[in-house]
Amino acid sequence: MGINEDSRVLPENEKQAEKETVSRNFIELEIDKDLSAGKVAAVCTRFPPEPNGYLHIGHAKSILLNYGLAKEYGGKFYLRFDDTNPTKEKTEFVDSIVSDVKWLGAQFDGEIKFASNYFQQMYEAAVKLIKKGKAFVCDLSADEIREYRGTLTEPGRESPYRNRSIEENLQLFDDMKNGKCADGSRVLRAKIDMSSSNINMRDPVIYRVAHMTHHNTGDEWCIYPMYDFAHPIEDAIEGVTHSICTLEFEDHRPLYDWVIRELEYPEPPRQIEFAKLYLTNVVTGKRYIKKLVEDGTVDGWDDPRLVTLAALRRRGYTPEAIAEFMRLVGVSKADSSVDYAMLDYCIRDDLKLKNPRMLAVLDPIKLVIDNYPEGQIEYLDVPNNLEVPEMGSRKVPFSRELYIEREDFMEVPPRKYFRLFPGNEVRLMYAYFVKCTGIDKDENGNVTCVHCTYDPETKSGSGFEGRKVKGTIHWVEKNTAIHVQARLYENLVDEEKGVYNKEDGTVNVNPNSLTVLNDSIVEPALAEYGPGDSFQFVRNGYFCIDIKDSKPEAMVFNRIVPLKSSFKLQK
RNA sequence: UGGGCUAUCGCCAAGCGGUAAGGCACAGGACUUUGACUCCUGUAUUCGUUGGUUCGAAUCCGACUAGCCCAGCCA
Repeated sequence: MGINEDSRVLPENEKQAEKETVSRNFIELEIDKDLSAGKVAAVCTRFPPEPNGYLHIGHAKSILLNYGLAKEYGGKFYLRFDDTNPTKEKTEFVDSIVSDVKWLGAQFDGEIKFASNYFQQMYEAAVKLIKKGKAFVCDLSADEIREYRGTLTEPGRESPYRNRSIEENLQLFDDMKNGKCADGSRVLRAKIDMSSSNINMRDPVIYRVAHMTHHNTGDEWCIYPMYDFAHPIEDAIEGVTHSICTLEFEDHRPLYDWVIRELEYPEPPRQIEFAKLYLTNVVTGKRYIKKLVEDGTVDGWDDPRLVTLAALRRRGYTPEAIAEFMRLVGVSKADSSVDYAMLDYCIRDDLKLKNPRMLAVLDPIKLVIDNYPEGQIEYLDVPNNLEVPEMGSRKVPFSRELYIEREDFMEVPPRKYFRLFPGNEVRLMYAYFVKCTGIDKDENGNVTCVHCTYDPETKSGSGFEGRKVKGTIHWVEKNTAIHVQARLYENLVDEEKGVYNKEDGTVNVNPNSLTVLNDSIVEPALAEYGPGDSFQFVRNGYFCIDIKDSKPEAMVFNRIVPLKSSFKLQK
């Protein structure tokens, strides 16, 4: 290979290599093996939620993992509802799950699948097992089954019904199916090994009776398959090659394989387990979130402090940021808890070049430029994003009376304070240098107004080089300002105490998790934006217009994430 | 205490017998009309512990320790 050729190709490769800092995970390694060994021809994955609640960030890992694998290998990815237990499932949840999956950008192939659409095939599979002598109807009660099952250290005992004839089993299973058996009176069990050290193999229940209306099949069935029996069948029917699930199912894999083997599926799917995503200081437990919603601690399942996908969306997180986060976190089998700071990094990184950078003052104090002509207003040309010139610019009004951030002024500044204080000069971003000349106070001694003078020569863009200034602060013109509400968020959970209160099992809620600012103001250009739009508020962080509560005449902004800051007040 | 799984920097995570990638966080510095961004620089003589095999081990073998999961007619 010629050197010239090499040098022509390299830059491109290097760019690729630089971007590809994340190495292949163990699942990809396994798939590579299956592919090269000829065990599978084309990869097929699936995301199989039970529609019994809302999706959260942990599910996003699974969705993006499965979708990403299918995409990477040019295979298929399905969305399948694992709805085999009508007592817990609702259409409401399938709707919310579908919209969350779509929002995440995980494009599933074909129609949405339902395990319940395969009930007939599952029933026939059960009959097949009975005919093979590998399943039997058991009349033991739930309590008795538990007793017979043994414990972690002692083997179980065989059910007295274990040796019923195939004919009797067929008849009884038929009775179960035809509604002749009461709920809980009988179950169908796989006949495996009561002395197995793996409790899942001790003649597991594979069908139970439940007279209940199913969200999809209505009253068509009164027997429902158990997860361990249904799941491998679902995978096999759909041609799933790699059935990826979380670590707690490792012990179920022998049973998964048993079902596949006994049912003699020609192209056996393979279950691979990975470690769930845990995030620091975050509540993911369904029942805990439910309680927070019910007792009003949060504003619903989409409260921006939660990490349900609905909440993250409302908070202003983007699917791209979440995908990048998952890419950085990686996939392994080690239990771990990812620092929330990594998610913060991802959303900042994603929004940095996408969002316009606007002027907004969260906690305003008046600034009067005493030597600026009264009644004059000038429109300054302000770039929408200094780093992205293509984003153009806008006109921002400027006049004698402005608002600045209360914390950008101090009457008695500490060391290394670069902002406004008596006698100090700072730059008003995109406008002029301004020097503090005095202050007004109310009867309580609180500063109500800061006075300053400006130097016309220092106008931004004029090329003024006469002198430098240490600080640059942002501002909003007083008379054209839009008054809005800003909501600032911190961790829902008290970091010091940990997520859960060990005494009573409640969540340790951070009392400062939500700060509502009702006197915030933003520049007039924001009037043209609507719910869901997001921005960087210069020096304050990334914000989005709340999709639920914001109205054109009363805008509400959520702070997605603050900007990083190395500024510390020194004594 | 039966079975399954896991242990590499504060947090994730590569590594697959040839002498510890990368990201986040953190700390310095440069730049700066965001105390942001960007850009440099620094950060594990060591891979849970302990024996052994080997010229050579995070990687192989043995013992031990710690953590997670399993006894739903939930998924």
